[in-house]
Amino acid sequence: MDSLPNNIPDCTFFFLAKANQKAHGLLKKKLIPYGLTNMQHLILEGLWYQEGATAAELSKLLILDKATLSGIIDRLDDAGWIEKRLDKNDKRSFRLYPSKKANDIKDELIDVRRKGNDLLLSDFTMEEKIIFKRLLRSLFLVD
Amino acid sequence: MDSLPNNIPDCTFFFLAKANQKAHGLLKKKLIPYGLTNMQHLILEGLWYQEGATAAELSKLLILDKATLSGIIDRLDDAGWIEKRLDKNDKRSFRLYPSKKANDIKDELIDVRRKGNDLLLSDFTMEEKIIFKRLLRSLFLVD
DNA sequence: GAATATTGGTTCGTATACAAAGGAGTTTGA
DNA sequence: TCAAACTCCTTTGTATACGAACCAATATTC
Repeated sequence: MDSLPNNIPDCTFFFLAKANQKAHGLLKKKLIPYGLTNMQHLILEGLWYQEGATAAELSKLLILDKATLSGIIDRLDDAGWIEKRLDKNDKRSFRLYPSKKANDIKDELIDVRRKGNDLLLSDFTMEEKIIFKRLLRSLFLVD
Repeated sequence: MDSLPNNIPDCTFFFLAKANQKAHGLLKKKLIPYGLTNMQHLILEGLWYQEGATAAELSKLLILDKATLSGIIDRLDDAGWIEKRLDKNDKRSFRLYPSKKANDIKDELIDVRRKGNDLLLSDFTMEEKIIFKRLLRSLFLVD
């Protein structure tokens, strides 16, 4: 019947991890042609939504550890996807902006994610999609 | 209203990642007293379900990259949670067994995960729990 | 039965994750 | 206003992830 252990099949930890693993892999493939990782793409979208955000602001917005963010921002900067500009009011931080290179394919990059989302849930009915997203949201938004 | 970007709120990739992030963090805390990581715990449960499995078998069972598994198994072995025994029929591989140290608290370790699961979905109705798990399953089981 | 293909595991390189600690700048409060 | 508290970011250490290259061993095929 099931290739999974009797006690594992009802493990939401496992289900979530594997569903996420699959989703991550799907988007990852779509982003390879652009030389972007999933996280780098997420940061870019975050910056398009909130240009000039600091690392601390992005950390809160995208629920990311600032230590993790530090490295991702470095690589985005090295690859020329973003620009770091020192904050004049606060010498500790800097403001982040998508570069021209990023803005030139902004619509395309956002579309890749949108289409990826559609593909991921393509086997779900419209109702299932809505319920699924609602439950996922309520799961991590609480607290 | 919403602190998340207009295009992000409907992003299943993001929702899945964050829900998983939260679930992972929840179980992680529960496992700290045992000195086990989530993945190490998963491997142990996999071995209790299928004692004597090889790394390759575990890789398929738990949908894990063998390269990732290699390191986790090493650390489980180093910490005395499992035993590696050479396979007599196939000199390339070895069979894995939970150690006495692991078996002594087997029930407790499984219970930690079970209770963690319950806690994770405690705000869901019985129906939502069932639907949620069904949708998660169908998401990663296809292919 | 030897050449070829496949499989089991490890290692390497790169990219998250995140706790913890450190350095520099900013804010607070007595 | 000055020290304590706090915040921003980086660095360090450990643990996933996973593609890719590799070696050893097994299976396949002609």
